[in-house]
Amino acid sequence: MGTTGQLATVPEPKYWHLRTVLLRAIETEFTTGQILPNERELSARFGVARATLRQALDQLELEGRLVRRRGIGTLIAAPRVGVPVNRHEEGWPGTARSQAWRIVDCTTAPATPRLAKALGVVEGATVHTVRRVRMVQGQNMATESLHVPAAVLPHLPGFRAESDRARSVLRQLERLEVDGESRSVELGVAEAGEAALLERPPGSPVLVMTTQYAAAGRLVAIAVSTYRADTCKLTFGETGLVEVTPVAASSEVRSAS
Amino acid sequence: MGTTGQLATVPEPKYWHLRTVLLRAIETEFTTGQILPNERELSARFGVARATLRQALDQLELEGRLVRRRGIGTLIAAPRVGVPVNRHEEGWPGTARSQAWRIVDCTTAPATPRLAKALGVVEGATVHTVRRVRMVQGQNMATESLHVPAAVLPHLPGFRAESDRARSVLRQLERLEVDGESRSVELGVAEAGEAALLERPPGSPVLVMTTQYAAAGRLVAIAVSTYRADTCKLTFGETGLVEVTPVAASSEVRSAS
DNA sequence: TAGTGGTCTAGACCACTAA
DNA sequence: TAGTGGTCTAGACCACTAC
Repeated sequence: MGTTGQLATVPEPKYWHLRTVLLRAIETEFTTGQILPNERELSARFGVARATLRQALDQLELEGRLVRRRGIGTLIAAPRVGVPVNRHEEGWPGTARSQAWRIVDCTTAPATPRLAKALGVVEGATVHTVRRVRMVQGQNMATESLHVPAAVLPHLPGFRAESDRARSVLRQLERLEVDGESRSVELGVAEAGEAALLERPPGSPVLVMTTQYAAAGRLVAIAVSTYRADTCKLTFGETGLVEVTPVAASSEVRSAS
Repeated sequence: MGTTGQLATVPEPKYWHLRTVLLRAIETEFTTGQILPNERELSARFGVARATLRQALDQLELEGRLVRRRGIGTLIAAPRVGVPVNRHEEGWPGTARSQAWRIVDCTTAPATPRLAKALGVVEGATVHTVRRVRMVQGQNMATESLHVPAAVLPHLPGFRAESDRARSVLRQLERLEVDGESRSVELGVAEAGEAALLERPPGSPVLVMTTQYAAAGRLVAIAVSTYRADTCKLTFGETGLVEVTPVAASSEVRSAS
């Protein structure tokens, strides 16, 4: 029983074959920023319905190879941007606060049951939530909701302008000497609010990173970040050791064997 | 200028509204493993074309909330499995080799240009490639291609059975005392070979993790792992500090604010 | 105004599963 | 065999962009 069956007798779907053909064309005949022929022409050229062609384009867009702009056309996408993910890049430790993050708003409200459970506090406990947007190369790449139980920041100054309170929360958090973080990454889709901040339509694929921050062995904050999956590649440079040579796009390496 | 415009005058697409309605239903009226009404009935019930309903189901499947099985029906998916990602879990260091990985095959061939560049070796240099599959909870969750330049393993025994050579490559690599790794994660789709190993159709979304392993400040191996995005949540437990309380599914926390 | 991608329809047939 | 999701078609209209 061969594992795969390379010469499968089952014909592959048209849209998958189309994707392969288009991918080869993208890699050999086009360069970043170029515009593909429009969908109606492409579907005619390949002798398929427009919906079938779009299925192939959907795949390539999910892979970050194409960008489609309404009213404009379908463009060859630039390679994904490697976005460093660590406390330094997130403007956390005593270091100078990163310029990459822009504060959107800051709310203080009782924790919903789910949030309370995630933070390990009682239901209804007051929680500060700071929303930020991360810009990379002039583009909104990620949004983040940072949740901090009020009990963790006992010395937070009183009422201020929202942006001041947000900055205060971040500053106080740094003083706790966060000494550990635990992250998880999964696939999600952008909800309305996130989609607007990321300048993408609702339903766009995102990489959802959940980070637990600990200080003195105690969970002090949770950040939920959503990164644009079309243009982002999350990089976890734990120690910054390996800098020998940049790694090619993973899909290229994958097909290289 | 309100950031979002909650009461947008622009009507949201039917499929997006449908997704929201179905998501609420999934969370309140159904439990894991239950079967939804079939697509033809659902589309009739909501008064839309089947294609439109399927667009909504596509979204929910991408979010890992639904699993669709041909000939069976559409099922409520189990919550995503948190898959630990670190050298211990990958069976790397001197510790007992993980039982989670099963060796598929092992090839020794000259490096393609892309692979050579990624590994920092000259084009055509001999490279060992070990393919493995990671099982979690009785399911194939990931495939991995581990590339090691032959020059890194000078004392590799001669010809053997393929599986023996694979094990030998892994063992020799461990002896190098790998002291650093650098990872990146991005969204991809399963190609034919990966799809077969993951028991998913081609084009299924995957999380592609590229890991550079360093020993003595030198890049000694690159691993390209593809994890099923529908059922996996990658967890990076750097130090295993935070164990206060499990974090709820990120989408739940996200909507909790 | 012309051209683009985005949405939606109403059907058809196929591949797979289970009884 | 009946029922399911997967694929594909040929069209329609809409929202957006640029000229």
